[in-house]
Amino acid sequence: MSSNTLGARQAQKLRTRRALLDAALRLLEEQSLSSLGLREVTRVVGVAPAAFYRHFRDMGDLGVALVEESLRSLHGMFRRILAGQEDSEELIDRSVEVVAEHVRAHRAHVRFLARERHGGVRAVREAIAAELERFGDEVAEALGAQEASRGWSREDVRMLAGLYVDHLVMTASALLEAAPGGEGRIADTARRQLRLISRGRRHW
Amino acid sequence: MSSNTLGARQAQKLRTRRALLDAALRLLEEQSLSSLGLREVTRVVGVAPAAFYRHFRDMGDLGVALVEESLRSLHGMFRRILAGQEDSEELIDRSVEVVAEHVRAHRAHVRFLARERHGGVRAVREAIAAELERFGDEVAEALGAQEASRGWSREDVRMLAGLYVDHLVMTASALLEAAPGGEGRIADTARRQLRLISRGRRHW
DNA sequence: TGTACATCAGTGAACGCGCGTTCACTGATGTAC
DNA sequence: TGTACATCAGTGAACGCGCGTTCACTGATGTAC
Repeated sequence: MSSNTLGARQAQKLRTRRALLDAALRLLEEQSLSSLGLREVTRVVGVAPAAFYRHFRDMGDLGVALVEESLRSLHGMFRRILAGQEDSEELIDRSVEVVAEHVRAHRAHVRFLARERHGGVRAVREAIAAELERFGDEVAEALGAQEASRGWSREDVRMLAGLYVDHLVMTASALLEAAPGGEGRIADTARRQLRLISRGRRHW
Repeated sequence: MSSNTLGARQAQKLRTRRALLDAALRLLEEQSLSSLGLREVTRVVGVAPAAFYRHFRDMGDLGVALVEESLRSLHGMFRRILAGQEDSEELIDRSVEVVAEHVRAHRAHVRFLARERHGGVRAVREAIAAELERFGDEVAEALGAQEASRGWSREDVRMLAGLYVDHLVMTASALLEAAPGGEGRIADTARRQLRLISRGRRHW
């Protein structure tokens, strides 16, 4: 076996692990992490309950894995937004579009984060809060480098970054709960709110 | 027994009911509604599990009662904010102060709403979302009546109201998770963010 | 005021059930020669 | 290529436990006269 080709056994193990994570994400669309059962997850996958222990120490361990992959995908969303070089107006349109795409592509991740951000598992809440703070720092750095931030204090730049991050997270969770076809109206409102914030920034 | 003096029996029944609700609120500080057990609640109160059924049909029924009283107290917070006649700057300071007081006085209610707003019980999520929308409408009405809204479309006023409501709710939940003594910094950031939004409003 | 009966909040025992976890196992995959 | 042994992902049965719910009950409170 070469070092980067998995043996049939290891490949199968990874497939089962993924199936457990996917089953959990699916079940978490309608319930929260602290009420999700081990047998419930293995039942959906179609393996014996005991098989679970070949992959995770307990449900908390599976929760940690879900937090990590959800935050990784959310981090990707923020990097995609910050990568843009456009001016303010275009940046807003693109941000909202990236958020909408992210919700479409990673619906279960977004729902998981929205739910567990204030959910019943302290360690999970703290991991999500810490990561959102890091995103805020990254956004603040990007904003600070812009011409429009000349003369702004560090704290004010960070305050503005926090406003943007909170707003994008809120938009994502509003899009989640949108009635089918209602995404357009929510995106439109989000764009106008971001534009209003931009005006406030220009006239600070 | 006069019509508004309760008999000893009815008074005792109400006291037990309140104890059940308070025990649930206390337990919900560290877990979510969907994982809260009936026996857990009665154990804290110190009554037999079967006594629960003299007050609620099941845990979902108790959940509904908690949603109602939490939203009632949050509604009070919004009315207190809107009651002010001050100009913009003072209104912002007072809003943040009212939110901070509300979190101090009704910590368990605020935590319950923050957690269950995106929690695992659909009916609860929908009740909270509907009520927040109503608050948005009330705020929009108040904003629409102000001089500063002359020339604004209905949708733009509603968009701004949504931004305020979302921001106040977010501030409340940030205050909840604040480290002891960290409330001041959070309130300060919230005030600056609201001020920035106000500038955007003035230059719309 | 006193008595006889009705009400009903809370009790305590019992139930069936699904849970998380353990264990010795099986048989396909991997490794050494 | 073929053979003998090792590994280990997944099995299936078993366990003790706490859960939600039911039921006949008790005894303090309320009502009628």
